[in-house]
Amino acid sequence: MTAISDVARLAGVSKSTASRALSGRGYVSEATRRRVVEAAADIGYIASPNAASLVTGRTKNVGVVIPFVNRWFFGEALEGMERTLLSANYDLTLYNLAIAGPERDRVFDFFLARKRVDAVIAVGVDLTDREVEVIQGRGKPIIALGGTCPGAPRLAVDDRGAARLATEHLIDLGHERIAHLAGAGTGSAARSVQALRRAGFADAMREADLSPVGESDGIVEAEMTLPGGYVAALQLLGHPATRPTAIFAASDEIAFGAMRAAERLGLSVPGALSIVGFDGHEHAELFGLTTIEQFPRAQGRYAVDAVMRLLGETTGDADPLTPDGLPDFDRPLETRLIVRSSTTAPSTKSLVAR
Amino acid sequence: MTAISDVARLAGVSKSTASRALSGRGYVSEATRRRVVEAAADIGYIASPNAASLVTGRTKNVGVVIPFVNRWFFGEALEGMERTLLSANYDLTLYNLAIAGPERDRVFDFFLARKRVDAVIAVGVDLTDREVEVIQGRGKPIIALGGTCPGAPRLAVDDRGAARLATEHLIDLGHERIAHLAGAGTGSAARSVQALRRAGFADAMREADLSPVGESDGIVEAEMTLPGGYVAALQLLGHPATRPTAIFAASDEIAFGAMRAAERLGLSVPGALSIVGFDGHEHAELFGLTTIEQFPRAQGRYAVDAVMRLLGETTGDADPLTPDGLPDFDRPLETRLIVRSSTTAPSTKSLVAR
DNA sequence: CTGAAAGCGCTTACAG
DNA sequence: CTGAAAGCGCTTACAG
Repeated sequence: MTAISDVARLAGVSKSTASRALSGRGYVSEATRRRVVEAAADIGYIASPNAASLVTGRTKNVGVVIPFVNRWFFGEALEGMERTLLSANYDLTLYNLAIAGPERDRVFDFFLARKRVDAVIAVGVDLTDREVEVIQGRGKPIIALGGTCPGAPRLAVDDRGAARLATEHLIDLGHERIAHLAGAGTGSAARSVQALRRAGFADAMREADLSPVGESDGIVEAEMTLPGGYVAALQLLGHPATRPTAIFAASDEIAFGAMRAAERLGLSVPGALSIVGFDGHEHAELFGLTTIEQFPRAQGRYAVDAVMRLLGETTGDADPLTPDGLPDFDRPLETRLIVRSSTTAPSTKSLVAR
Repeated sequence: MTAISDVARLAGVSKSTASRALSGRGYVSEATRRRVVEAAADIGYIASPNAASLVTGRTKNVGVVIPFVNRWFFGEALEGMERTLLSANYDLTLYNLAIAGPERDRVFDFFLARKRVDAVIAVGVDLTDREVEVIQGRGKPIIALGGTCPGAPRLAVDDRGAARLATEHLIDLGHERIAHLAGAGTGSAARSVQALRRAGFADAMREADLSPVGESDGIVEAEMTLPGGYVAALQLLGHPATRPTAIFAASDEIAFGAMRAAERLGLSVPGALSIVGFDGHEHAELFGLTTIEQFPRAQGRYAVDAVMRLLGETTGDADPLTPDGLPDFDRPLETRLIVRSSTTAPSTKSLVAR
């Protein structure tokens, strides 16, 4: 392993000068700089990040805490973060977090507590006060992308408002028998993504003087996956008598499952059942799913930009900044309603049926 | 930040002793050990991995190189690796690799070349000789999970044999008009996953004296995604005259796209068209897809076990080991054919049509 | 603009 | 069984 002393010797300078030349910090004459850089290239020198970290206290590594990798939103966000970090010469260390339990504690108390990451980004996880504290207490910034993060900056779409909009779309089409396939665990954290979307649904219904319709009082919780949506929709649509004419699903994956359930039950979409999802999944277009589009890949990029700023790195500029150069954490991330063929006005038949 | 010297002082011992007590290496009396451990707990001491790495040369960090995160196989494998690494007290640093280009080179020449990881696992990527050399030249083990990895250990299913089996299943049902939706890029690396599956398809067809049937000579390349499969299947199934009665798709995601295309074209599955996939995707059961099941999550676990052994770590024991304690890299990973409702004998009508 | 020296926080021979 | 010392490979004041 070649060390910086080898470079220095070859270039005929001291280690200090070699270090300055290579890092670009401190004064070095252009001539020596060039000589050092050349020497380094000659022997294939690459600085040891450990040694540098030890003295600078910076690791150029960001920890990402994420509950799933294999769900669309999370995978996209992760890829967005990874690419952005890489181009900023940062590493991404992945912590695939279980919902709770000793494994989760170990991530915070051991892995993240060590001096191995400069900051952490938590994606779609509801952090406890303690978890936030243990990171911040060690002087590291933590930011949340979706999920909740008491006392720390949070980047998120307006889940409640967007869910309300999705529901209003259904109401606007003339539906009055509307159900919600909620994300499982809406009760756990009040500001969790699932809970906010459910609240947005409730907002719209209340405003329109409507009550949810369907089995289980028109609200069934589903695991946020296609099979989860399938199972829940089967339950929701079981009884013909209580069947809704429209569903707002808390995620596109749930919505796809609901579409599959409708097919299984012989209910045409949108003829007999309108479905609106949430996410803008890459399959949504192909399946004609009306949805609230969000942009997790861009969100990942944006979260990294924010963290870079918190770390005092001057990267390329992200979009919306407050005067202090930080992103505006209060401004919700972009979403938009995309209407496709899975939603339409309720059929006369179903209107009569009611 | 508390350092080991604080622990030592509090416990009334030297740094050396504190280090030995905490790491478990070297002799320490039980009494002092306990005192040190307690002192460490008292002040919340956590060792700096950087400092330790610097002297031991070990980082307890594994680099994972992976082209996608958001495709089922890759996501599963990644989660499997992450969990296993975590329980061995290792970190996982993620390199989401582009297919080629300067970004890719930078991962190998800079990120992976530094002393930041002890080993690398490449998932589903076709590595060049140079890429393998740059890692191994720095004394780090590299292993491939799927993909190709010249001169390095490789863990993989028998893609060719399994693809052959899938095709034989179709032939066995009586199909004679069979097409293949191949993974894009079958030409690039001869031992790539897509190329091997395509070769297995060809093996079975040749043996049965059959030629592929369908547009583009019965073999259409598809991006390994649902939309990719959809587009390719539309092309393949376009002309009624040349339409196959069965398709072997190089992945389940392609197969799902083909099912969707069949639906669009009014072809019932399996009535008018049998489809067999490859992967054992978590949605396969719900959609009744016949497939070659593989177990990427277990594969990820297994790859980590192998790396741990190469690094001389003694972990819990993985399955099949050669006498030297290393996994048997020549033995293919497990697969099995799962027959579901997407495949059946060709209908009389289609037999007649021919 | 450059170099000598100290030090980041550990671990590891080496004496004792 | 324990401690003093050296050193891993860098960077950073500090002199010059």
